[in-house]
Amino acid sequence: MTRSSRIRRPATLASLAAELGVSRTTVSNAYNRPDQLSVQLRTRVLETARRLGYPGPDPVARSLRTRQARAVGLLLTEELSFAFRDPAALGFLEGLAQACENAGQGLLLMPASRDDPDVSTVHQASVDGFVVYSVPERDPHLEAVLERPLPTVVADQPMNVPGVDRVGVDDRGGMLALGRHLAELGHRRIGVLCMRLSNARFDGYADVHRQRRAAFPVQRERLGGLRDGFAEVGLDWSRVPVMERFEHSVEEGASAAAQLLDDHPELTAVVCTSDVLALGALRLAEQRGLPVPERLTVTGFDGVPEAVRAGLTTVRQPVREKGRMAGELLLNRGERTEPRSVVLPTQLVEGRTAGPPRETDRWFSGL
Amino acid sequence: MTRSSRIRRPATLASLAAELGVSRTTVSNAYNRPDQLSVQLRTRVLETARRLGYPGPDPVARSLRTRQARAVGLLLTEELSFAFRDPAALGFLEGLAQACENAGQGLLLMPASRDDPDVSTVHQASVDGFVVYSVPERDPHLEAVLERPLPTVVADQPMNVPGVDRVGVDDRGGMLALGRHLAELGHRRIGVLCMRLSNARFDGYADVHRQRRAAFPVQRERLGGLRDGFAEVGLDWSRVPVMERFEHSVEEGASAAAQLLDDHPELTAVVCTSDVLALGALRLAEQRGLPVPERLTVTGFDGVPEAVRAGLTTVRQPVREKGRMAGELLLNRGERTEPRSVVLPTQLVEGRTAGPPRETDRWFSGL
DNA sequence: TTGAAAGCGCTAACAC
DNA sequence: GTGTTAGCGCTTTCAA
Repeated sequence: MTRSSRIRRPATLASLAAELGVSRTTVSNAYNRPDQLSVQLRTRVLETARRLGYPGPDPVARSLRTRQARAVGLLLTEELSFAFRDPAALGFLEGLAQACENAGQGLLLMPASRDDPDVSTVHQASVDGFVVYSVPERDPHLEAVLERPLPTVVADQPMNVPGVDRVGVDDRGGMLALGRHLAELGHRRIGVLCMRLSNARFDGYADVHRQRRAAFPVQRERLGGLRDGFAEVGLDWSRVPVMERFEHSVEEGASAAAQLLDDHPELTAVVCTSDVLALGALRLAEQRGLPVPERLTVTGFDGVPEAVRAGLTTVRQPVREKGRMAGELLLNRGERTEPRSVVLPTQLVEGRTAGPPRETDRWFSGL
Repeated sequence: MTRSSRIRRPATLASLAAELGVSRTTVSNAYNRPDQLSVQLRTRVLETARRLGYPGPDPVARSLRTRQARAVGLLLTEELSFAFRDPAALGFLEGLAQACENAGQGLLLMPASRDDPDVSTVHQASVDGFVVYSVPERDPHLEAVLERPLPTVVADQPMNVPGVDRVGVDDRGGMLALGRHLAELGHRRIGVLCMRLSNARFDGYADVHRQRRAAFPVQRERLGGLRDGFAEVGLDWSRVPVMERFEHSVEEGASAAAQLLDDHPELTAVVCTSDVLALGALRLAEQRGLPVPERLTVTGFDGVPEAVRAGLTTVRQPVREKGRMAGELLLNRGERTEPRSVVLPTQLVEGRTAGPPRETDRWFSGL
């Protein structure tokens, strides 16, 4: 026989107390405050509990009474399983899980698929607070979270949710440093691969207007940093082709790079706003026999393990720390009343995929 | 000001009903059974709710009443973050998350570190059922799970928990096929790298006695399958060196392989019970300049993406399906009363890391 | 040390 | 279409 499903409890604290001829308080204390009763009474309670098959205080009832669920809810806007496939999200999750573990809290992953307007999972979540990871502005699930009277911290996006803690990284500064680095190497004809800028599916070139209106501030910041880095050598950003991809995968990175290079064979560098896209670009370069970095420079963002292993030149962001910080912000808030915003540093990682453009390309580009 | 933490609710269903001059039922219905009241009354309720800052029915109270938490608890015996680093565990998690998502259930990751005897997180979890992933026999956290009157499914290990569903894979059959394959290729002098066999930390050779007593049936089965495969060509298993490693990482795989080959330079093949260990063995072979498979055959188990990419000869197990199946077993149990046991097939994947032993080695081994 | 009383906030019969 | 009643199982003052 399977263990019963959806049973009412075989015994309750009350029935146990009745059986023992003591009050409910006493039984409760046997579990929650061992020092409040004699050792022998306590063991008697516990033994009778075992005999009657009483599984201990019901966690839901206890939560209702204590107003604590001992769990934090995590909201992701993608399919749940995305979190386990995207390496940057994974690092975040790892850090967050660690923080929860340290605090003895569970971590509740809430299903909340992007196009499903049903926010009931947010309403149903029995948690003490929420962490919201990288969702677009005006996301209905986020709004549902904000309606609940629980502490919340946002990671990455959106920025500036009033009254809510945030942890992010210096996206702009990282890209600025990378831009300068590439400019210094001599690149002037660059193309960009970026992640989705809107909720509506779109794959193609994103003009400056679209960039400015992006619903994902992180992408906006990264593009902005890059623009500023190159502005210092007088590059006209409006002429830089920025190829956007809705799905975030190596395959899409490769296809985006293919289209970009087909349309702009003169490019000497492909700058990607994520490592995953960059790995795709690398794959494409290999397929086409374009030596990297001799013929083509490729860069990423994130510093995920796969990319570092591949020697990618990229900007490292401390994803695990970001996750841990999100957890700590939520869990150790004390009586703090002002919202906090933490911005973690990023760091340029010089790998083997960026180098000066070839002489011929330099001439071509008029240097 | 931060959004309030640990507040009592600003308004409750009862206070809202009072304000509106209707009964609590009506307000409840406005949220849960829209068809039970007139449209205008419903909108009036919802509007007043907004005005009063009523965030909708409290999920904990609702759970207590309905006896449903709409979440499943996941028990892992390692640190939580381990799950995010081990590729096989990750695949399982992905599948499980998908199943939960489809059913509109949350997935609660419960902290339960191996050496921490504190099972209170299990007692505290507000869930409708548990999935237990690959824990050793007689694990205290598992026992705590079994005490709770909730449906439970075990993935992989332990086997034969009475009255509990299980999903696993054909570990033995997979290894049997691999053993035969290697025997056929001509290998007779093999060494083995396996994962931990006991809860107590141990790194070194595991003799047959230790193998038989292993607390991890999955390892036992894999070793047993290999033994049977080679028994068909008359290999004496008791002479096969089996190197055990407590930690499961590429580094440990490399160090284990190093020790194994130092002690047994005559080996023509290193069979690993996981891909992660095998990747370590490959790394070591490369470091030592041993050509694979010409000089050394290396095999794994799992079929994780990294390994497949590396061309590893291995046994693929459908990890995502296993996860999905675990979720479905738990969620779609209907009125079923007999426990179910599902064993998913495994499949030999012939990569580029297994080949016949060199001629000289064959002579040496007396073929 | 122990017990009595008072809810925590909600849902689901069932009656009107 | 709406209200009354009766808990779900527990914790926690407070008093004995």
